[in-house]
Amino acid sequence: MSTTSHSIVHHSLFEEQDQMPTQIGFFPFPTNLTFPPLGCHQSSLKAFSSIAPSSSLVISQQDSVSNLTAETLFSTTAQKSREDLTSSFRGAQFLSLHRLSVNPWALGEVADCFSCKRSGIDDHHLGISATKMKKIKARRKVREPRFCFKTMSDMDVLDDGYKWRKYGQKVVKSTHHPRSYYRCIQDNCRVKKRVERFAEDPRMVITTYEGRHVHSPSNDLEDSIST
DNA sequence: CGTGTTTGACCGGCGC
DNA sequence: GCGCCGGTCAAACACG
Repeated sequence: MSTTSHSIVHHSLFEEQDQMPTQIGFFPFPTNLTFPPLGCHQSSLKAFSSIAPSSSLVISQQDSVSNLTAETLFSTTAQKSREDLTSSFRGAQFLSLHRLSVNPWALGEVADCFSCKRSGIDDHHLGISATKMKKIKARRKVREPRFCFKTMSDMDVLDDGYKWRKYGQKVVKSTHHPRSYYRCIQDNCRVKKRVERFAEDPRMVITTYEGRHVHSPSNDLEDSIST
């Protein structure tokens, strides 16, 4: 079924919640994209696993994270336990992603890929207007690499292994839900993340990461504090 | 009292 | 130039 191929993402990993498969299985993945985001940091991966029991997941198969093609395993709580999901993550070897230096999910290029790839689906369907795309492109020169993903979760902030400090909250016009702004509290680390509820389905949380951590997840920080 | 959050003010980019 | 909007700042506040 062709519609499953774009259930992943436009500028987020998932596009529309009602297009997410609800069964375990392999589904076609956009042929010009890979998952998880190339260059995606561990925080997102841990966040995925932390919310696994209550959300839909996209898991890349280790053998299929190639340049242009990947298959995707979807699973839900009903089919898999948390442990199973965690082991699935291990098997997926997400951390091999750094082998490519370019992160196509950053800087709006994901949207570019989708808008030019998918025949019969226009930008309007994707929720990205031409105006918005112009804005995204205009920001490229100043933005850190960004990517975001959408998860079904009661919690707004997912535990991704890093320590964050909230520095702002804003109700943005596009969602009518407050968007929260967080910064990594580690010195010299400028990674930020935004958290907001999905306008069309408030049960879903959209988490956007910007930048790359210059340190490992919070363990080292906690160690230094606790000792 | 230290740490983290809240929230209104402010700023810069962008479209008209 | 003006107004809108998203993002950030920072003082006030809450909490342990």
